[in-house]
Amino acid sequence: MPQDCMRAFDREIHSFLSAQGIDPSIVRLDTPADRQFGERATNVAFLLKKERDQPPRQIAQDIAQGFDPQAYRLIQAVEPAGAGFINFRLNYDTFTPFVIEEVRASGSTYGGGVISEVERVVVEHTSVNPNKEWHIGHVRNAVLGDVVGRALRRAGHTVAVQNYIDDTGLQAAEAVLGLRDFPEPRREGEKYDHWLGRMYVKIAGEIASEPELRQRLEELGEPVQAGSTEPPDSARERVSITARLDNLTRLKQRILVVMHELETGQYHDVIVSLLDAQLQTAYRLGIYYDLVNWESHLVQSHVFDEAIEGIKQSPKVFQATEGRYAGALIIVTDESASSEDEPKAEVLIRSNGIPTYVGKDIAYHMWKFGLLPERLKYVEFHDQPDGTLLWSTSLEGENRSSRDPDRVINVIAVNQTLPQQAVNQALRVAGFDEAASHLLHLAYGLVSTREGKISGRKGTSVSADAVIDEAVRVAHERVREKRSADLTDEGMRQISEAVGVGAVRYFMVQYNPLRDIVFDVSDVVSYDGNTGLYVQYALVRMAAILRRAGTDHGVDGGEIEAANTALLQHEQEKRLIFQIAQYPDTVATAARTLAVNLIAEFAYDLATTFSQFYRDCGVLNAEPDLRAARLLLVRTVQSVLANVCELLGVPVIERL
RNA sequence: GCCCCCGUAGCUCAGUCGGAUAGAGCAUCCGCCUUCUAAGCGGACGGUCGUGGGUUCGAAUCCCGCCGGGGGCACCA
Repeated sequence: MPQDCMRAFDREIHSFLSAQGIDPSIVRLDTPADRQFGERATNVAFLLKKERDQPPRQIAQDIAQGFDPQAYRLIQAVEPAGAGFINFRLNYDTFTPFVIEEVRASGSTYGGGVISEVERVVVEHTSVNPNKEWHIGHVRNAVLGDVVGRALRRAGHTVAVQNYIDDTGLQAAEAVLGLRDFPEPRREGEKYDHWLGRMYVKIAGEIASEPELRQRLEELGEPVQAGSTEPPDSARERVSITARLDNLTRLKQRILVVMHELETGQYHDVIVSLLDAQLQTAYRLGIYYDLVNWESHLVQSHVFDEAIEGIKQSPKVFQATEGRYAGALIIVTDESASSEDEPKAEVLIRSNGIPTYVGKDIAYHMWKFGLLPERLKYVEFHDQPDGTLLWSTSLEGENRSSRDPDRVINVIAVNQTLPQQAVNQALRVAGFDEAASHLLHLAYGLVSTREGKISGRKGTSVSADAVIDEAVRVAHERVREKRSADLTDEGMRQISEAVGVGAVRYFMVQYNPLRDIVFDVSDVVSYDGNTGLYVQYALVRMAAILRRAGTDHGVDGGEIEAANTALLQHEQEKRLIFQIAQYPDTVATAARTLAVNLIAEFAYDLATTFSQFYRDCGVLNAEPDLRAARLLLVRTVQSVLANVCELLGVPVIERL
């Protein structure tokens, strides 16, 4: 049974305060920013000011006076401070061995097991349209979702990561149409997603030009009648535009046909090839999934039809006969919002019979939560590079006895907030309150470049593959110029890959998810300061110390095991122990709030503290007893920092 | 016009239960490699936390107004 060392400390503090006659329900402990104020502090003296009619400082003093060090194992001192804080100091003589043993015993699971209840969580992320290669915004989505999944797993939840493939949508249809009717030669070594993407961009660009063309046509005005004085240029332009518009109309009709064909599973092989290519990017970044959900399967197995039939039972869902929604199947999401106008509603199925995005999404979420009878089968899609099996929905295959999730987390960009709210609201209205309240939209901000917004449609996006290539290339250059001596070419290649991937992933998780961020490749490949490499570098130093301890100093594992932790009295050593002890709390908070940037922050802080320890506390040149104790500490920190890297998906390296 | 999110150092950003002198990285300048890897470490410079009020012993953090930026407000996805 894993223990949380900090909580053990907190329990002692609570028991001390209770013994001082303080109501436990008002006690809150926090961690002072500066360790000169101890490891924990409480503000109870401020809260008791009125009740006791005494200055907080006096109250704090009285409380602290009641402390008897003999009575507590982990508390060393209780001190009044400032205007009325009470600070608690850790007793490292007992705390240090406690933490080290805890890390040793829990190993790679250290940090978990402190949640109150194990939940089954579905995390859906990536869900990139199958039309072109990933851009940098998709990387943010996938990395965030991946780290959220990892954090929830580490915390102790049961997680299923899903990737939804909208293979019946407009985007996919445009790409498929491009390949079928306007094929372009594939370049030497070009990835399938980049190749298809080029054709998609052309088609999408053509369609996007329609309003512009129409406006231009209007500007040109009507053709002048016989005996014309109109400039021939205008006449020629009008003819040309009219011809283009006619083509556009035909193009759009063909897209509709393709969309229909996609629903029946045609071109599935094209979409699979595209997905495979996109997944290569994911796998390169260490992002893996449990299941790919295909929209076409949901359509073909009549999951959507069944869902619609189901929610039609709700009085809020009906076919509108008049007004702006005449002929469409709508769900009234907010009746109170109705002024003299119509009530607020969402269209589920258009009057032309085609379901809307929101309509499909509602049905999809009913399926996700297991609110519909399972019609889908499951097949093995392929083996992922990490050795796990990726499953796919299917029309034929195995049944899977999957229990319904307690919680569904959708990692979707912030500009999809409204449709996501609509889905939530509609689920509620349709009578699925339980599901609605356990559906969470993890919104993340847009990624722009210093040049401005990125747009997949316009083809002004930054390719994820290009960014990773560049990060790896720069890393490789520097690895080569640094030490080529004891590294093989293959060794350098692997390290560069790990450094490049680590840099990209770290960049994406270090920010508050909700915030819009400005992406600049030069920030990613600078490799100075607060980057993925900084954390990896600390690990390289730890590995070097531990390696040399054996090879150059003949220290064996047994000697390290038997080390006397009482010798770890240096300020930097205590700081390392204290930080390591806070890891379970960081994991729990990240799992609860999904603020995965806290994990990156933790990694950076721990690496920083290690750098300072590295500067101030020689390990290999210390006296043998102290050396053994420090080696034990280094091994413990290494275990935890590697553990954090595992959560972040930043690859651990042992040399540079 | 309405709704949501965001304004913290020259730039990119932390600050997730309101707490003690507001933190990093980059950039600029200075210093540290015969001793565990200098992709590192130390120091300097740099802030009326958009702005005006309010709540509080205490506000970057909570509430209200205003200003600025972004996103969203279709039978598009």
